Amino acid sequence: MSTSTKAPKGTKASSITPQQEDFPRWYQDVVSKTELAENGPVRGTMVIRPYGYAIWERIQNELDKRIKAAGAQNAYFPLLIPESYLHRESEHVEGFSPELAVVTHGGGKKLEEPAVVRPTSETIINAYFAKWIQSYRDLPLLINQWANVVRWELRPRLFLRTTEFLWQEGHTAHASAEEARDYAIKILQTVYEDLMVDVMAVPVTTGRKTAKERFPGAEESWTCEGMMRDGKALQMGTSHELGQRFSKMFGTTFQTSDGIETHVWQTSWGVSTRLLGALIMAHGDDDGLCLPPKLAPIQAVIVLISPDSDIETVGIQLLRELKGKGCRVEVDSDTHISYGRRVTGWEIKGVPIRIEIGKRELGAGNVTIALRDTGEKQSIPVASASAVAMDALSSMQHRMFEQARSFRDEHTYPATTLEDAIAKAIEGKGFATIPWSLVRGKGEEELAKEGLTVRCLVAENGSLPIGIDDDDTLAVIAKAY
RNA sequence: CGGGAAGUGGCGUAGUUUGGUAGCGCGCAGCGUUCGGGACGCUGAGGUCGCGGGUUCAAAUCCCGCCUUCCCGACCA
Repeated sequence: MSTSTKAPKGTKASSITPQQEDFPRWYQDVVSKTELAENGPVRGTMVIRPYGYAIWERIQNELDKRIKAAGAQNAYFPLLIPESYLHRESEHVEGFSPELAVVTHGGGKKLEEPAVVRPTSETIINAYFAKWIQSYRDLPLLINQWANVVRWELRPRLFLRTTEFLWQEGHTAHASAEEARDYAIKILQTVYEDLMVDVMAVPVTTGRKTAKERFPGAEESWTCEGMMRDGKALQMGTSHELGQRFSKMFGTTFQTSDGIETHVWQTSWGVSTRLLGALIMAHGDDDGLCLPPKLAPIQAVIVLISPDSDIETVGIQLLRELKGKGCRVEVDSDTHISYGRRVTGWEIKGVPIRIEIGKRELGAGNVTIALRDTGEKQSIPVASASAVAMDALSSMQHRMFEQARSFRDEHTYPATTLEDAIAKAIEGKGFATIPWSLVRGKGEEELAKEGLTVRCLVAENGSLPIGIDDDDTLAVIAKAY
């Protein structure tokens, strides 16, 4: 019997700073003590450790399924982009210039044209879309790539803002503006929002970015914003309508069925390893990480309390049963480490369910099942343990979402004036909502003075605001990561 | 990039003011006793004191430069 993942050693839960005391410190403590990631040697870079990467792989799988269901295909474009490509779209280059890493030398010689390490791939992908697209019959062209990108960050934070990060970036070309918009929104809702709600158990506020907060080079940006447990907003995913800006600069054209040469309408969309930060901050507590069952690399751990052949036998039996039911489960047979240390280790790591097998209880045919999110423990018969555990996983997934949703709702405050919104967002530590008409114009500058931003615009009924300045449009205001 | 704090075995730290052979706790390795919430005993391994220069008979300690990390700010999809 062996375990590929062990409870972290050399850690003490008591050394996790409580959230109330210092939330940023709590975050760092959790990231390091759960062995998710650590800093790389170059400022802002990140080493993603196996446990963190396992979660990312699960996110990737879930996303990839949804992206393909939305019709896009995976491809791969180069890391290095000719510097001149970036300059073709003025807002795009303005937006990204400050954070570019530029390669000036190669093979020991100075390069004739410097190459930038991609901060995003709109430009290089358009260079190829322009070659591939001839006719309306080639459209829509729906491409996704899984890649790393580099944006030189002044103030890096593991997962939340790192100089190099992993993501997927989708790039599409369409025959009309309407089709492009529909597709950008389809991705936002059926891929991103669905992943966040259904898999990550994080409620998100889905809406439109203001002009100030838009992606450089986009005509519209759409976003999913989550609320972290300190009340701050985290932009978890964005989807952009690029209009014809890039296609005009790169000559990406097609002939309509009428034989008219037209520039394509485009979208781009992405989510990144930042989602791990969201997961940590939306669900974590003072005992460490708390993973939703659908994403947990280990959904259940069977803890053998002491070295004993009866205990081992039952452990193996439960392992087989749970595996047979599709559970990602492991046995912790490290009985040379004390019980308390192991249990605390699994709690820090956020493993949803712990099944403990001990001599005393086993005498009565029982084992203990413990739930990470509520801390609840229950003694149950061995015979029903695997069924109870499977039920518990599914109810925990829902409970975690509901818990996060009530937290968000309790920290969301309708406001009637800009001053009111500023006061409520700051004092209540959360989101303030206010009619957009009261912010529009100079309001965003006023908010910036207080460290607040308009996270997104939503329609009063919670749907997406399609019209630019509809009367029923609400601004969601908060501090953000 | 501005303002503040800090870099000493894997982690946390003492020593720096007053230069003189680098210490402690945790962790790690081995053996044994334990085993239902971070247990204990014995033995042991592990450090160019962030990097580079300078002063000195002698530098973790004093001087100069640089790098990195953390907090606040600015910046940021």
